[in-house]
Amino acid sequence: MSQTMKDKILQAAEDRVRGAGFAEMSFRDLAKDVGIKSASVHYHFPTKPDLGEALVQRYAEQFEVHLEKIDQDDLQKALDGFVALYSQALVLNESICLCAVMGAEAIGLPENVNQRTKAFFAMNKTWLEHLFTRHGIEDAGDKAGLVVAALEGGMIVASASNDRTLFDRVARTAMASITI
Amino acid sequence: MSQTMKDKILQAAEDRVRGAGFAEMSFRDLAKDVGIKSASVHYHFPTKPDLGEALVQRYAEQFEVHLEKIDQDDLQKALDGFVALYSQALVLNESICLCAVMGAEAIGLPENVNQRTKAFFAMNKTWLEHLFTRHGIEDAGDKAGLVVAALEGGMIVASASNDRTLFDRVARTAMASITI
DNA sequence: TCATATCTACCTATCAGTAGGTAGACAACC
DNA sequence: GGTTGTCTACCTACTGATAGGTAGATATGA
Repeated sequence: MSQTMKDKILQAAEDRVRGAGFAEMSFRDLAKDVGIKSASVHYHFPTKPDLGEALVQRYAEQFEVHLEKIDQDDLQKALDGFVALYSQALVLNESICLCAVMGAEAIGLPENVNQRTKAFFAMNKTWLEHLFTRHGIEDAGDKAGLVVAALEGGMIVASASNDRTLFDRVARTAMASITI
Repeated sequence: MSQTMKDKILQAAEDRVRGAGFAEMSFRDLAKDVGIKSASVHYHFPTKPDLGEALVQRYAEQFEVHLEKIDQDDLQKALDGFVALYSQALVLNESICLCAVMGAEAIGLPENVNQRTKAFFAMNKTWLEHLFTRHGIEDAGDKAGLVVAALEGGMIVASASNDRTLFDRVARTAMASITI
């Protein structure tokens, strides 16, 4: 299962954006990462917005696969799996959720990129909402929105503070406020 | 009360960072904004990290003043005031909280800037924690952390989705999970 | 089957524009 | 006369993007 050059570029781009932001990522950096010239990166992704859109789309698709895997009837196990997905996205001094970065930069980003980011958040919220509804939890939609916001925000606070326990506490407290 | 040039630069920088990110803000942009040359901006802030640090410090100081103003014994009124502070920081297609941006970009930012961002989050959490403790709310620290994360995250989700009601719902749901 | 044509995936070279930063001149003010 | 604040003029490094070209795979048609 060999990776195509397009995939290699997207992977390099994801690493860089999740580490330093979309504005900080350049075609030349990506070219060096994958071993081609920057002009060749433009062959695969004509413009930076094109690359950004493909990037978020791929990230969301991969995330969706994971969501399907952890989808199960046991509420506690499903929630644990959900938190674990976010927890894995947070590596101190290395990366946070791609869409936390894209969301924070949203105002200065191309509209096509923002649409994909918006869709990512909506997908996460919907997944949780369905889970909550199945278990008869009231205000499922609002509570789903709270959990997504808390986890994304918790990731940012933890990353800036260089303290992973801050994320863990936020996640635990958010879950407690739902399942009680 | 005329503004000093230093303050004018910081204000322009804040507007730009909150709109498009720290990486996207340039000395030339700021120079145009305040009507001087970029070399003169370097006179006030020798390097970009210097500017970034002063920026977050000023933002935190101003926020602290606001926190002192809304500090009162009525729990609901204090919480409403807190949420209002965050709500005011969110202007669709224009700005979000400075520290949400700085936090999201943290991995690629200078350490002195991150220290200030970390202090901002800590200050917010501490303010809430004291409020909760005064009202005998259990797990005051964890709940304070949840609220800060939820509001910062809610701002990001709402900004990327270009939908202010997403923030309002997150804020309301977070508050409900505390005061019940 | 061989020649022609097209496509893929790169390359080199270059562009105009912008980045952060510096040196040194100059004027205003205490 | 020194300090403060701003200027002009410049530097090197890098940005996204484009032009034009090429080797090799693949498809088309006589």
